[in-house]
Amino acid sequence: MQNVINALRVLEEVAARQPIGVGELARELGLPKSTVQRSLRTLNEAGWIRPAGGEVTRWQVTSKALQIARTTELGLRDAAMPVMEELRQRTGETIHLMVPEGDAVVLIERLETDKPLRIVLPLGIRLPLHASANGKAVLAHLRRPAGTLLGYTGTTITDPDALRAELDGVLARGYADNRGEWRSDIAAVAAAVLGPDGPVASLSVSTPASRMPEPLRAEYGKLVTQAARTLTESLG
Amino acid sequence: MQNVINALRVLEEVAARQPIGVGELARELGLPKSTVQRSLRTLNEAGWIRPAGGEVTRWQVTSKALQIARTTELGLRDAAMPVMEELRQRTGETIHLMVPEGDAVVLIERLETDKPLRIVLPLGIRLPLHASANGKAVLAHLRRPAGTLLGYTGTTITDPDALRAELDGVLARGYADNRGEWRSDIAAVAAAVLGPDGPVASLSVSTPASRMPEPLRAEYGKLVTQAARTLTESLG
DNA sequence: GCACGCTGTGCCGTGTGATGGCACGGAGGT
DNA sequence: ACCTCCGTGCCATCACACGGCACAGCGTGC
Repeated sequence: MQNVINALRVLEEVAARQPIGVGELARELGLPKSTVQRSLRTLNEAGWIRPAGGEVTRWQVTSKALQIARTTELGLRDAAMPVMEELRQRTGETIHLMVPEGDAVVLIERLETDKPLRIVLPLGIRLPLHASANGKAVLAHLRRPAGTLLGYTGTTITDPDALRAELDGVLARGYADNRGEWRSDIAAVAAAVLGPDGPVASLSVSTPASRMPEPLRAEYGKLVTQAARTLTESLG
Repeated sequence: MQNVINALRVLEEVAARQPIGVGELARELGLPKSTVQRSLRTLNEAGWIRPAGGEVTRWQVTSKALQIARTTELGLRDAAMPVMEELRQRTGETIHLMVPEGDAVVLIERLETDKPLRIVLPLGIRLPLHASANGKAVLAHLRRPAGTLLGYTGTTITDPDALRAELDGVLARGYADNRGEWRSDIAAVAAAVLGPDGPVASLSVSTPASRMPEPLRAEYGKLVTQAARTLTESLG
């Protein structure tokens, strides 16, 4: 079903560069204009895109995607929000809610710190399992080998045995660390939220590396562990 | 491109009833199993759905939809969140962020009150323009006639002239009211966020009808108007 | 144990409809 | 007046989506 693949590619491209027209899309995707236009027509008919502003030749995506996304992770999100708010209040730092997906964790929701120097990640971003606090929190409970261990910074754990030891430490401690392993100036602690069949999500406290000395890290670790446990219980 | 329409219908149905298998989908959509399965295969290939849990015969949607939704309204959402938080802190009530889309407003984000009796609407829900505070706030600035004025409760404005007068009042006051016009026990005030070409969003304070007597309504109205103005300015 | 309902999967002849090259009209720009 | 970009529409060709059907696996119950 090549045309479905094409239409979905068109949809993604529209989302990424809206508002955008037929010609530019065709050039960007390497598809004939006719094909792109037929896709646009169909997507419009299906209610996924609409003409942007007054112009009928530029397109943008509708809230259809939001309605799809809503029904997915949103029960989790609703349960997590109060817990995340309390956690931010106690730490004063940015809180992330992520879920495992394939060989990565995906950012579902975040609450930012008030402080001027802060971590800002876009919703939907994918972080590596072995080089993020949330990823390691999840990985520790997945009990399966990670894929290839890409190095991002000098502290990224790229040795499988070292990673295994690290994950054992995560299980013993209850929370996972990130010491500049994905971006050298970002520190975090994270704890997994467990469902019946393994980890379903993960909560984290993320700060600039300069704001997480060891004593604070231990305290944040305790708080995030407790928050994850609260969320786990509230999910039944 | 009927197959694209079919595939998108399959995607929506998967999102709505996940985890779900081929047979049930086919029955629900009134499509042959073969067609549904081909769609599932294609959607999986495109990364929009994945097998649920360990089973390879049940499907669920991935975070692809979230990534699409993210790039759409999310600049707005990011700018709005701090304003919404302050507004909730000042009112102690539920705050909604909605955007106009077609003949409705769509709920993009919300912050709930702490109080046990509260309004809870799902993200993505569509409310009528003429029978919701957010809708009327937007409609007042759109300066175009609304569609058919469906009645929802005894107080819903169904007369075009009455609606026009109401909207003039909204422009004069700066904020729109809802006095049980969509659901009889819900009250709200809302103010539009303006872009270069008209309203791009709307903020509201929503409470049970019993918690918004006239003096409080006026106060909330002032606060929501101010918040909307702040957001308008921060969007440049 | 056999029959039956259900699941998901695979095959294949038919003919629909997607493809993509091309031409046209319009809007700016030079 | 030219040239270039835009979006749109047309149409012959043939790939491939369609959907009926058959089959394998599984659990249930006479």
